[in-house]
Amino acid sequence: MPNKKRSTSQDVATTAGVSRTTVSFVLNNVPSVSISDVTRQRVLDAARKLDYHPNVAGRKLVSGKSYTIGLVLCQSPEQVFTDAFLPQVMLGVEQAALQQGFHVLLKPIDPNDAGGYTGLIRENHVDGILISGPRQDDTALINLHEEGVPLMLMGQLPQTQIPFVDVNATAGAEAAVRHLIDLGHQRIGMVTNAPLNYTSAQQRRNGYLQALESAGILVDHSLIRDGNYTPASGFAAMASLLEVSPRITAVFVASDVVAMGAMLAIKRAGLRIPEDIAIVGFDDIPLAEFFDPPLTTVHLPAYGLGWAAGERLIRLIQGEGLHENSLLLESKLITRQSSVA
Amino acid sequence: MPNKKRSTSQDVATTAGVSRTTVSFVLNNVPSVSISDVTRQRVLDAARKLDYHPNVAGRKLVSGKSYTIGLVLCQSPEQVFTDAFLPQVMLGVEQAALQQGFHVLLKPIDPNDAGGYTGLIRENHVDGILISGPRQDDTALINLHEEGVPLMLMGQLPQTQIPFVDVNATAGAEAAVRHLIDLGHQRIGMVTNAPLNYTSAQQRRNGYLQALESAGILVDHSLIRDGNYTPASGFAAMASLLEVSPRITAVFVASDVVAMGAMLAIKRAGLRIPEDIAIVGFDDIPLAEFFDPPLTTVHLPAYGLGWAAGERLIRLIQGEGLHENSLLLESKLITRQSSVA
DNA sequence: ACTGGTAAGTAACACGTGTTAACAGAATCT
DNA sequence: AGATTCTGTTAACACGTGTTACTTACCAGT
Repeated sequence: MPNKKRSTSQDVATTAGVSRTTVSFVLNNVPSVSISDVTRQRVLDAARKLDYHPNVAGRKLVSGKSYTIGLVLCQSPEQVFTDAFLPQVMLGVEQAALQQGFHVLLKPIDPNDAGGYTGLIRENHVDGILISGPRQDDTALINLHEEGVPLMLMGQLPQTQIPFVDVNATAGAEAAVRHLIDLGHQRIGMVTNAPLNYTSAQQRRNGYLQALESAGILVDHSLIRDGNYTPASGFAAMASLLEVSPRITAVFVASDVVAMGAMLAIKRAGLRIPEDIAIVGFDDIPLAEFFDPPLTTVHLPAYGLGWAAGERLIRLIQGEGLHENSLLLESKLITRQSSVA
Repeated sequence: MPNKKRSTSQDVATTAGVSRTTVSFVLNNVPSVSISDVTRQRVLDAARKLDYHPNVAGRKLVSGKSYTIGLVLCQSPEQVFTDAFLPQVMLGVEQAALQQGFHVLLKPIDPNDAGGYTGLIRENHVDGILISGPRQDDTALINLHEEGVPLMLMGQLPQTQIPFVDVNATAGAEAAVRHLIDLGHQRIGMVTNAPLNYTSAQQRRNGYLQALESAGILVDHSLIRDGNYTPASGFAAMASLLEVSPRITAVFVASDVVAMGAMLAIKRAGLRIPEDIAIVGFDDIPLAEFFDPPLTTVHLPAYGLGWAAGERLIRLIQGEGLHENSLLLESKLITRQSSVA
């Protein structure tokens, strides 16, 4: 072990024969002071020779910045388990952070102990917080926002002014259902992706409702079932839907994972896809293309969502301000064989 | 905004009418000093009243500990996208960390710029590093280990002494193939989950080979194809396998996601599962139960893997030492209809 | 009454960094 | 020549915390 102890800026200073202040100026490229080229080079050489890395704790203490953002996942563990969407989002966040020299602290919290993340900001662990799947009744969140803490949501909280990035899921769902209507379907069922206290579930259901209304089709609430992120819930919901008479000819399932279970239920009932029941999903998980038959679904820019959220949060932290408070990303219908033969 | 500035331990001290030292003693429950109950209570009241949270930067600076572990993901982005396994692992890590009062810093790195994580430890950002999917040629890793940095691998690096937690994938794969042999199959193909420079791919293939040898079946290397995490690779590999004559009657696919593509290829060829081709997967992703037909596969304790790795790394950081350097978790064969009708 | 010991509390230092204000010396201007 | 600016560098402070060494005050033992 050559250097058991990590070297400090003082070590660099003595090695280079200058003061610690000069070291700091050189290494941080402070523009307001001028350093002669010869000393600058001596400092850089010494730093490289000692393998100097500034201690983040000291830097954080004096600057008040931690160059870290907290990624808070409000989803329930059961949802995290089945959400094929999440890794892509996280990767996007990470890449955006990396580009600005930020780190990402991961913090999954139990949805019913909301506010479990306030410690992160109070202890100065992070400079800002990115919330995935915010809950409506999360008062701690509103408090933080009023205190001026940099916040960014993935998903919306309509009654607040907290900046957010979201996918235009309503439009996506509407396009999905319109697609079914254009194919001639009139009795179209729906399975939600989650209970309706999640805004994402509300948005997708609203798209379904709007598409029907625009087409002048009367909404029949007995054709709507609730899913809960799992394929098992999709299986149960679909089995129940198939008992309604007269039978539906198409179904919109607001999650590919849930749709997987629904498809199995349809097959178990001895029905063909899409001839007897057409089905459209939502999310476009990587597996959707390999369902049997391949699933028509709505593609969400998962990576882009995470990237935009991370980038905007950091801009907020840097005090640069956002041109617009919110950002809606477009989704896109991907037509495959589960809706058209 | 009531208290724009965060309160410090000095604020608590003056409010309680004691010295800052006393505040520190009370709040940290230092056992070696004695504090009268009345002062102790006054400090606690003041802290609560001021909503005091100790600044982690100051604490980290003096103690040298950051109470944070780095979770480094070496997988390629393409793998992260399709890996349904990852969220469960991360959740396990997080829960283990939480229980010990640790935080988790997420750090996906590009596999070919290995060592991109050394900064985390040099800058004192984290106390230890947890590596998911270590690469064989990662010299930076070995350097860190020799420096005495607390490390824990998820997966193994056989030629080193770095402590690790892994799933006994070889045994799992062997059980999967033995299951097929027990059903009477003799010509059994295999599709790997990844290229063979990943140790996880090697382990699973070795299990396949061992099962065949134990049963006295001659290994035919023309029945082995490489996958690369994606269902598309499974589709292609399976299509190619089906052209071999005489046709195989069963296949072991070392990843459920890859198996999904393989199943589609089998169906497209007009063959039935399991009557014409029996198939066994690996991983037991949540969707596997809802494949058509439901997939026989090897269940991996993903959550447990993350939990054990996190718990053991933290124990290492605390200097408690491990009873054994490594830990192998058992996998378990789950029989469903893709192998037996 | 003196010694020794314990309980209760504090002053002072250390951790490693960023930054302000000041200081010599050289160059430029009036 | 004296006054002023600019260049290069540094001493000193601040950030918020944990911890060691030190002071009191009090009580028991001879």
